[in-house]
Amino acid sequence: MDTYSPTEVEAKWQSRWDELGTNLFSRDDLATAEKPYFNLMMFPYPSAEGLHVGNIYAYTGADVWGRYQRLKGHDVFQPMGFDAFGIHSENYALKVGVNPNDLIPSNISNFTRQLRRIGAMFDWNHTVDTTDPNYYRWTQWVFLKLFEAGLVEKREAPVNWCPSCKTVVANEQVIQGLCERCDSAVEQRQIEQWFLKITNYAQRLLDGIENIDWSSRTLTAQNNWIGRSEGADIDFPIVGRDESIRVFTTRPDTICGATYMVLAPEHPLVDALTNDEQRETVEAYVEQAKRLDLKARQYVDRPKTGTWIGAYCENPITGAQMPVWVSDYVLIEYGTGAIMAVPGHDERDFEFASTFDLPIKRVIARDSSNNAGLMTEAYVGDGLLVNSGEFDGLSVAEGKRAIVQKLEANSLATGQVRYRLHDWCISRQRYWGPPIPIIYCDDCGAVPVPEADLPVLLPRLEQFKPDDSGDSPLARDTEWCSTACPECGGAGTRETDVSDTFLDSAWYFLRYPCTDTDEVALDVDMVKKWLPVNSYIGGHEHAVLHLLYARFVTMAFHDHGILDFAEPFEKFRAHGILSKEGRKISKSRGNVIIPDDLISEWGADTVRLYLMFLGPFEQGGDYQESGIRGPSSFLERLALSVAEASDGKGDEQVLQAMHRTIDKVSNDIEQLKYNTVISALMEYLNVVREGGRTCSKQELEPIIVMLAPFAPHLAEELWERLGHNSSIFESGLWPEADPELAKVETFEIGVQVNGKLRGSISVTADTSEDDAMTLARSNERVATHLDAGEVRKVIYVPGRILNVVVN
RNA sequence: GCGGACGUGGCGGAAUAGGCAGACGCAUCAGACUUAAAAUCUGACAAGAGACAAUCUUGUGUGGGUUCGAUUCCCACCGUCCGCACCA
Repeated sequence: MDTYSPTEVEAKWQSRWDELGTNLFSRDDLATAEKPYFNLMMFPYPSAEGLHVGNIYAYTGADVWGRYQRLKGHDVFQPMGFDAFGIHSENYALKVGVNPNDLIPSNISNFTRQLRRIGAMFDWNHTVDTTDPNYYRWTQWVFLKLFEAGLVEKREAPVNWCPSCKTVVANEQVIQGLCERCDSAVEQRQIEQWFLKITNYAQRLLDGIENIDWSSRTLTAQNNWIGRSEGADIDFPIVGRDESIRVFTTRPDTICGATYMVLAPEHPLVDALTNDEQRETVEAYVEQAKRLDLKARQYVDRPKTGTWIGAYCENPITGAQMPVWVSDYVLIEYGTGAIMAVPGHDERDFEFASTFDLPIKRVIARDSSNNAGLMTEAYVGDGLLVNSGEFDGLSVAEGKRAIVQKLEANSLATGQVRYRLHDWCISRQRYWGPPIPIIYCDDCGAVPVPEADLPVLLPRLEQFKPDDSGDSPLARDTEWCSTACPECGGAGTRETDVSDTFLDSAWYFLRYPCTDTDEVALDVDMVKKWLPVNSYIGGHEHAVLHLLYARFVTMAFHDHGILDFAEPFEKFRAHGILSKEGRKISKSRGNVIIPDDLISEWGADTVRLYLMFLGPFEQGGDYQESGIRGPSSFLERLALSVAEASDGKGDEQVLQAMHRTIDKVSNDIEQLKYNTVISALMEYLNVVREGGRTCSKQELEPIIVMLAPFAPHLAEELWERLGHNSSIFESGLWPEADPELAKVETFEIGVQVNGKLRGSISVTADTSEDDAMTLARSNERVATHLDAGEVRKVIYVPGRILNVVVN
């Protein structure tokens, strides 16, 4: 058919957009835009395989949003970049034996080609590539600013260590406790690493959730991840020593039910408190706990293990003596690394006590009927305090207050809020990342690299594989390592760890509007004009890490006077996941969809339209090979209609349907319900073409504008064929529904008798109940059912339903 | 285990301040056009009963409840998917 050839139309408009700079901003454009709208989407890791169909799904949905905003008259800035550093790229480079320095550029050019092909309106003048020294120079600058703000700290932390490869291995390289490469058991080791103190911002990050418009499941995930708990720190005096064990608990009300204490294996007091008889057992246990890799340690289903260390504590309320145990179910990184165990009211403690025959005591009763007898499981519900001496009869909430108050009076407790959130470890003992800009000097210690000396270039290493030295590969380049101390000018050595990829992506959105300058990281005026981001669309898998880190960096920069806003993304929406014929798409299943082939066969517009038609964008959809015919023939029919359209005025009935369609589409697109937007457009085209009628241009123009976000090339083409000579995206053409025309005058409503549909009548908005009943009676079928008994009640909801109760 | 989302024809999915279940599309079948095929157009398409007509009955995971009326609200259960995983 010569009315529509996707290949020609798409090539024509893509090159015209390039020629006219339709989607590009000059520095001046950025500075003078009147209605700035920053439409952001998560930048990809440029893999060697090329764009995944899931990427295309996400970017199309985000592009639809951007193009829609543009049709509403905004100046939409929609940049794209590449998150090319990181262990992903490095592992792949190792696998194929190519240096990542050589691999990344060709991957990026392939991605760029594919991204252009889907016809998204990216501003290719403002891209970022995290591996470009002109970018990571500023990533290092971000680190220095956080350092200045006192948010960087070096301390010991555990890493997974493979004793056979003699190297640090990342969590994702540990498969069921074994090293991915050599299958030997991985253990943990303590090494010095750099941390960003995100926990300083735990409460602020939590509070900020109130003021941002994000997908609720994303906010829930952040809320849970930050994990605020209110409770108390309580000191338990150690018997026979002038020292105590401090625990954190959210249930001080259950203190009288505490029957033993537990220390984490790494707790400093373990060694000090262990007596001679127990020493051998305890040391063996601690050693064994240490050998577990970081992942296996977190396995909940493992049976509880542990051993008594030969010491006792005194319960500060009851004065009872309680044995002190060591067990790996207590984690050193949370709270104080020690707990008071209340087996009667904590499931984990109950399991442990049952295993080791420790006493289980009830101190909370739901009511008087269950305060006696043997406990068969931990009771974690609400109730009243029992077996708690002077506190008996108090509710859980009252008990918490009363007990903490009493202990506070004796300086044995303080109210305490704790978070599960951990500080962000950014050290990676790897090659493919930005070197952390620190120089070690024997006299001055760890000194940050002066801003003027940035970037600290990542040297090209031919041997970038982690080796058995235990150090990062950069340590092998001794020439690179040795430098002068910036403070005293003496001999210095560079930090050889690189930073986490998440640091690259924690600030990239700030850089996009600033890429016209290499002088500074952030161009103050541009940042002021374009940020915070108006809309961010991306995968839900980044709900906690990336999205939290970006918020943290933004808040820290706000407090440090660099930014004048504290939240980076006003609005965030998580898109859904695409499946294929009901199954997850994955390489291992062998059901991947090759985007290039699909576009060659159907054209980018059809592919875009189909992907958006599959289901609600925020929920994802199921891709089925045959389904693409529908959207494809829809576009063809539309092109055909334009070719045949007359100049005359539109039919009144059709125009009414058109305004109802405009109304529905405008509502649904705001909610990202692209699937129903498309079905509404299809439905309208069916009305326009009904019975093979000839349509008019007036009936078609708005539908082409509304289709433009989904099928931009064809929309441009048809717009031109209808006699317009500027781009459809240039002048805020989004149609507005005329409420008078969109209004439905007469409509069919159902008539029910005893809740069962028996017919329908045609009414207007102001038809009275009596008139409706008369109309209903004139329907033979309804009348039969009405005559079966006596009318007891009539429910008439104008415009909705008429229901008659008869018996 | 905890948290979140969800369960509707052969399939993807519509419809929830409670009001005609199955929009739109795929697949399938029949017809028109065609020498033929493709494309296009027209029509049928939840299940069962029925003179295969009118019509009736059943039907939104299962079982209860509220209501004139429930896919939508409430309770219990079953199942699927996704997070987090011993956070005291």
